[in-house]
Amino acid sequence: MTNGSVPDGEAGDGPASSTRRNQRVTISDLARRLHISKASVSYALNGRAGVSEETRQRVLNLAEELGFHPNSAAVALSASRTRTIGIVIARDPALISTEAFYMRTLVGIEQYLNEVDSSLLLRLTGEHGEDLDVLRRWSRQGRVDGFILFDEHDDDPRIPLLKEAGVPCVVVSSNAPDDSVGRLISSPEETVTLLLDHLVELGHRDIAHISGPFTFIHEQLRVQILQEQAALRGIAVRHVEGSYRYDDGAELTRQLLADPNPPTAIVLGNDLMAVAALRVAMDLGTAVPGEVSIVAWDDSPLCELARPGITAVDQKTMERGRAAADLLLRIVTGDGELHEEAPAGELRPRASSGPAA
Amino acid sequence: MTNGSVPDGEAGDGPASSTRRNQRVTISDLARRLHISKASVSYALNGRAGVSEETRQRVLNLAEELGFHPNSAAVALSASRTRTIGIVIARDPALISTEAFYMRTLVGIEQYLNEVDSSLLLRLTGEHGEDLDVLRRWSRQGRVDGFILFDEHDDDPRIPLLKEAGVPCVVVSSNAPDDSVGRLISSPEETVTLLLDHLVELGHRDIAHISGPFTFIHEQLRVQILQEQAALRGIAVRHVEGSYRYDDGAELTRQLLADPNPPTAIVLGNDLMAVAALRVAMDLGTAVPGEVSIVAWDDSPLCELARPGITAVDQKTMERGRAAADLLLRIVTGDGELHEEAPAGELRPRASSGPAA
DNA sequence: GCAGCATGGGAAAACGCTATCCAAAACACG
DNA sequence: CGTGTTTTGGATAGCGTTTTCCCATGCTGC
Repeated sequence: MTNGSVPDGEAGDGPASSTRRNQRVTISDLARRLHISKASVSYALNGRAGVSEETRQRVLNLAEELGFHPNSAAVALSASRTRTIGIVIARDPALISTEAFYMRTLVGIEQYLNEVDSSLLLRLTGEHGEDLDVLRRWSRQGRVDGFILFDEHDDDPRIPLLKEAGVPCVVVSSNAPDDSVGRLISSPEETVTLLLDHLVELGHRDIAHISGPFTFIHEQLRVQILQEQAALRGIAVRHVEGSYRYDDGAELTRQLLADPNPPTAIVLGNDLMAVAALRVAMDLGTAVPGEVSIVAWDDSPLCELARPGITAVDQKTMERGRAAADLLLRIVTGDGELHEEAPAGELRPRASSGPAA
Repeated sequence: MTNGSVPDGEAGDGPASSTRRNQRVTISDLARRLHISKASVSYALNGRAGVSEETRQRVLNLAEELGFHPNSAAVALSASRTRTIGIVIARDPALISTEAFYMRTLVGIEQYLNEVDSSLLLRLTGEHGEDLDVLRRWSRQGRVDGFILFDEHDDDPRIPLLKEAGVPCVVVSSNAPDDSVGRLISSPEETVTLLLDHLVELGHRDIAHISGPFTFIHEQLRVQILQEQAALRGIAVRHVEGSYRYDDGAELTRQLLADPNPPTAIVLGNDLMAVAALRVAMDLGTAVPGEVSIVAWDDSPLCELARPGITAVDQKTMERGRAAADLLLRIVTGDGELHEEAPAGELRPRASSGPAA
């Protein structure tokens, strides 16, 4: 585009046009060259009524030829629409890079945003409440049209904050309280059913569950629903709260297996703890899946690459990210429901689970 | 949003002020309430000369009290500075989420951006040249102040594109060609030295190197420098080109080990292929590190969690991300060199490497 | 006591776009 | 051929900042 032949000394063309830092094309340039007004150009470009079809084509052609792209700041300022959504993830950096969950979600979101010519403003913070600052700042600055929120916890302060700021958001959520914010809901029911069906079929009747931290609402729900459904089937589930960390998963597994009456299957809240459990069992000489089966709540490359491979539920992370972005954009533009069901997960049976001892 | 309690009919307050969508505070609000001009407020807020210390304090206090944050679009439009940098990563989504490399880099970048109140516009594309479109679009739209580029390849079209657009960029780079773009340079020399010192000390004299794709400049350099340095020490290095994928790493390792005269150590271009190599060796009954040592070019949780743990070079990914962002921002503000050396890597010896057979 | 000068602060012009309002032109109809 | 209605396109006022260019002050030095 604009090959080397640009005569940069087109003096006497009007004082304003020659000071431009670079050959950035503006709407005024188009208007001037076509001898029409800026307004008409704007109409033509935005597909609005008010210009003849012929004029529209002339504008579109010239815009294409000159490689015109509207200045995003000007559009944002004028239309108060940024075509940008914000994501603020507050987790320990070490964990954030270990879990592929976030990256896969981002990929899904990005795929969608790409299609609708929007983009993603990302912030990875530690966990000391900086995330609230960022949300507040970006809201006040009008930097984004909306947010996608992960890892909801009890009385999550982010939700009232954004409600008050009047900035839309979608919570990637496990339940649907009636609090008038967008929610992409993936209830644990489904995953619990997948896991229990699988384990019951293999004959397990004594299961342990090492969950993630209870501060997360989804972990509370997972525990609760797992207990309920197990009770319905007459199965015992003992629960321990973990931290998602490798060390923690290892230690808790060690304790469980040291029990005189150990469980025949362990459900782990994430992939890292599942790998830890697997290692501990093998180190202790406990056969997997011979003496204890290991299953993970959320699939990942780690589960796939472990040896034996770890049975896990593929939560369709990318699809969910995509759905969340889609929902948010529909909320921003005003049409559409606030709530939506996430796509269903799917069991990936691997070698770490087998018939009960 | 806009909960029911907003009195949307506060008529008679002046025609302009009542149409504001939300209680967003602007510079005019501050000016009005302090009975000074917008210009003075702007001066005060930006720490520029032109207002008395007393006025400045009054402005700052009120801004704090009202929770004022300047509208980012307006600032961008007026000052043509967005306080945003762009990153466009073009890799197969499956790979992108498997490799923690990018996520760790992003974390490092983010830490820095956080401190200087800037932010990150992210785009993850597939690998079909969409990345060029995004770079072009964001440049023309004035959406970012600059870019950080990864995975440079031969005659990389992104560099001339950005040069022509006049948008600064920093290439996370392996060498320093004189092409007047920003570069954070981490030459493979150092890693090669670390790896060779380690292997030579263990007595290895016949090494294989399964690299990543040759399209990447850093892979070309790795191979070249590894060959050179090995030659200096009188060591044989056979090289094969891999794809970074698990399957590929597995297959190539199988071939190497099937050789009547197999290498005593294998260097793998990334963590995934290293894990694959480890698995294949174990499956074939080849002792690791007894019969073959496995080392990886770049450390990751995968290397750490593998059993045996895989010896790798910690490339200080987070620190490098941070340094790249720092460099870019200095280039954007005009002061500072174009080139900078990345922080040095460090060997993480683990159980996968041992004395040569 | 007055010219000369910093200095604090105001008015207004950008920045590039969208959107509202109007005038002119084009067309219909009786 | 005049009136009324619809198209088409032009002016222009924002959007919320920054920045330039002034004009008042109050102060210095003589």
